[in-house]
Amino acid sequence: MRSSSAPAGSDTRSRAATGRQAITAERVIDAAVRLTVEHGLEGWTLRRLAAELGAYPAVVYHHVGDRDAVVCAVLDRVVGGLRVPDPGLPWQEWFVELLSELRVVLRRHPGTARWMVLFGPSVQAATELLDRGVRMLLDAGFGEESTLAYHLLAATACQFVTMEDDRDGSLAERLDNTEEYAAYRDRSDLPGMAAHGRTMHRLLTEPGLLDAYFTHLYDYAVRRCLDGLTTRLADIRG
Amino acid sequence: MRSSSAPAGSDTRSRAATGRQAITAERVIDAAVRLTVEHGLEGWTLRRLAAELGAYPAVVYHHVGDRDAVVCAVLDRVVGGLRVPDPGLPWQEWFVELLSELRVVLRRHPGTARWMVLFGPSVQAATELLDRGVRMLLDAGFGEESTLAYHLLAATACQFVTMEDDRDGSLAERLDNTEEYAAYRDRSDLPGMAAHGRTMHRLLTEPGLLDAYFTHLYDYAVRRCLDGLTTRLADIRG
DNA sequence: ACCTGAACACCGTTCAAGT
DNA sequence: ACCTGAACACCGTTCAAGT
Repeated sequence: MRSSSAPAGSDTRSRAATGRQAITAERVIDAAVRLTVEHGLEGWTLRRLAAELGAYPAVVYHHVGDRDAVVCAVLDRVVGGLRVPDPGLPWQEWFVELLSELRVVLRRHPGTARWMVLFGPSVQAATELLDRGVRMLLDAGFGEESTLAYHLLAATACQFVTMEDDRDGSLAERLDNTEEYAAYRDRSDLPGMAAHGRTMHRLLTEPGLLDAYFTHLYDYAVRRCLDGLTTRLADIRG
Repeated sequence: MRSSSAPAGSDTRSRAATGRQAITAERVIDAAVRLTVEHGLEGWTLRRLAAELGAYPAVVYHHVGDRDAVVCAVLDRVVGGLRVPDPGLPWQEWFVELLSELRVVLRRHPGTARWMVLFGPSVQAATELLDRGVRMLLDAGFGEESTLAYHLLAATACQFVTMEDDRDGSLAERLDNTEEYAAYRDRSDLPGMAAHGRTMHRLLTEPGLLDAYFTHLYDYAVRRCLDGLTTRLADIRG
């Protein structure tokens, strides 16, 4: 019987001699993206990724590097899948379009949004997007503040997607406070908490409503952000 | 020589017989808060927490529960340290005051902001805060939208603090792209990227400027959010 | 150069046994 | 009830050895 640490289909002969595909960096990243789509970025381990390739963990190190290096490569793939909206659009519409597509792409790869907040600007594939976005704001009249405004919009979008990812993940499953919210609904001594209780109770009991709520919250956040920047632009222009 | 798995100062006799303090849930949480202030929520393990108490990991389970239970107890302590701003303030000022104090408290306990985004409303100590906040918005005229608006403000604040925590943590240290940004500064074919490169290069080379930038970004995010909600309020009323 | 196979130093969690 | 001490099933990472 084989040792349990041996990868599935392993063989003492070389990969070529046994008809197994040679492992390349690209194939490692392919598998990592596949696992991310299926289980999220925190839902697979380096050992699992290696097993997916029918190889040992050290093989991943040899071709790509440590776990962070694999994650960065996945980010690059994800961002690479984004299209740049039509530069002819007004700046607000341009961002609405970009950020609603960003949400779809990031949500399809759970866990990537969290990394994007910090590493987004360093991802090679994001260069064109960043350039176009900052340029939209420069042209709109934000001047020196353009990079700050861009950072605000991009960070807000990624952060709200991260919240959704976390909610689906293991973080949230341990907590069902439907009963708790129900108890607050009639507390006339805590009118704010009562309103919150009514809203949350409905969201948690009517099926499918919670997903719709998070979509709504995302759009609401993006819109308020753009409205706030519009107010700011009027102040800058004097 | 003692087994390396035995906690420091361990003794086969009972804790009382050896003059060691009995372990209580409160003392476990005290230690967890202390470790969080010092190393962040992700900077300590259950084994380390147990060692801090001179006990075995199973002791933490016995008095508090698993790691998530300890974390929730820490959150409760952190939120409990917040004061509610003067209800006589205009709603915008009320939130500016609340959220700037929130940032200070969360930043003093790195890693807690990430949990607050999802679990904040369930933390017992946050009930009064939530009630007062939603009530401010109800009184301002947000009506049915008050809980949504509150959620937007609280989530935005916690998320930007999370970004700062992540930047200080191990996530960001592996990436110094000062040189990369420098290279983009003169790319007249990528004017947006050039502007971004100039801003980032300055932030990364002039000492202390980066901290100031994140403080500025946080205030900018809170202000834009409030401005956006003010615009929205005019729409609701109009 | 590429891969094997095992080791190292960790985790969170569980549990029978002692007092 | 409270604590001990060890075990279980994992991690990411490293490395000498093979081909």
